[in-house]
Amino acid sequence: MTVQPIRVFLVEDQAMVLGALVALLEREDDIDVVGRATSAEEAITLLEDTAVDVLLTDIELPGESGLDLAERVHARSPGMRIVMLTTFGRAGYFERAMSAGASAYILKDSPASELAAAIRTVHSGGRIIDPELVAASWASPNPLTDRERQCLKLAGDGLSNSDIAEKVFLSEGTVRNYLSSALSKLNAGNRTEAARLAQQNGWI
Amino acid sequence: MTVQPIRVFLVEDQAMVLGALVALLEREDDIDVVGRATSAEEAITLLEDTAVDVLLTDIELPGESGLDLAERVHARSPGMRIVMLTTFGRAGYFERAMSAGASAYILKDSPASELAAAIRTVHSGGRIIDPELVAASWASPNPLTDRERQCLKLAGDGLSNSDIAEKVFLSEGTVRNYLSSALSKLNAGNRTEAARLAQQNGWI
DNA sequence: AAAAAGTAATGACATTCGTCACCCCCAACT
DNA sequence: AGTTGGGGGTGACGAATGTCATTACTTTTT
Repeated sequence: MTVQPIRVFLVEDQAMVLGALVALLEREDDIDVVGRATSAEEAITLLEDTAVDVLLTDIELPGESGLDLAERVHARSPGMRIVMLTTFGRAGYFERAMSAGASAYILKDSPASELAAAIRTVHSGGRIIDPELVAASWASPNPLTDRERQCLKLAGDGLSNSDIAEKVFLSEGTVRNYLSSALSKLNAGNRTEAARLAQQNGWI
Repeated sequence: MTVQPIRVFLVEDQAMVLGALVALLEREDDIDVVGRATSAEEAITLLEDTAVDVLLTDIELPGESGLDLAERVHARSPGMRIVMLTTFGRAGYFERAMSAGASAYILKDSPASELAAAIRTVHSGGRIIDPELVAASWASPNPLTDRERQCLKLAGDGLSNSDIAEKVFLSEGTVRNYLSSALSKLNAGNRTEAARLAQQNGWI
């Protein structure tokens, strides 16, 4: 008996990487790349008249992110399986991906062979959960409050306290306080280091 | 008559992208992927006992960068052609890549088909020069001196002046001076903004 | 009803950062 | 022989940043 190939749609903003991933998946007999896009917006348009089993999308996209795309696709076509592909093992991303209806979350650091394996797994109803990421998301939940996050993000972009104060409608002293508490929570010696740490963990 | 296939060595830190690029190149009859590495250090070791025509390397690598790798390889094996592959069209990178002995400079945003084409071009002695990048590199050459670059990079990582001074064996006052002159060259109000600007232009 | 936690602010203080003037040395031009 | 420019440095000064104590109000939790 012949098996219907799995219909896969690929979203990845870097054209060369996209082409390479297609080449990778086309080596598999049971996988059929039925479409591709380089942005979330393009993907949404194309997905309207394409029958797809598995959507494979990068998280870091220009404009709307892969997480946004996953949310919309999941709402519209709950049956479609979603595999998130990303550069960073950030606990924050992982949490959002899971609540956006993704069935798998794969790092670009993983071996290439895992990609086809993940597609087969989610197509047959399974999930891929990286135990390390779950552990990380357990072990280090975002310790920052909304305001601390907001201020730290702007500080990381090079804004001064007074710039930040103006932008978020707070007094300069208050901004100083939030940053100070963020620094102590992150165990950083200055705003730049704190912003780097928070970014590495997907907290801002 | 049969043609010897072009022997290509691939360096790319993200295992999945590396695997995908291999799949892409293996579809070409006249190209043979004879080795791969995920870091400059690993590449240098493996290249010692591998006969290679073309080295294809990513720029953004953990530890030593692809630019450093290109410099060392070009010094040791001037006959080996080098193709740089990178995410950003940063003029600064392009300049450094060219002076490091690269024959081609390809963006990951380019179509996948350009990769094999570039490999064939450089193997037959040609060069690939993106006119836009040349123009950009003309318009905005790196205004920073070596020391300014060095200090600014560390400042961007969150190190304090005294930390930087210790690391580069300078006095704290000198570090302050270099950073100050870097800030004025980049027209930045503080170190964080300066580091961001420099990074966006590929200057650090 | 009380405790805990987030938001918002002020004032005081020490430290770090950024700027500037000015110094020396040395190599490369012209 | 003299200017220019990068490398390396010092001291001084004001501005920005980071710390801390303290106050006040609100929401959530127990």
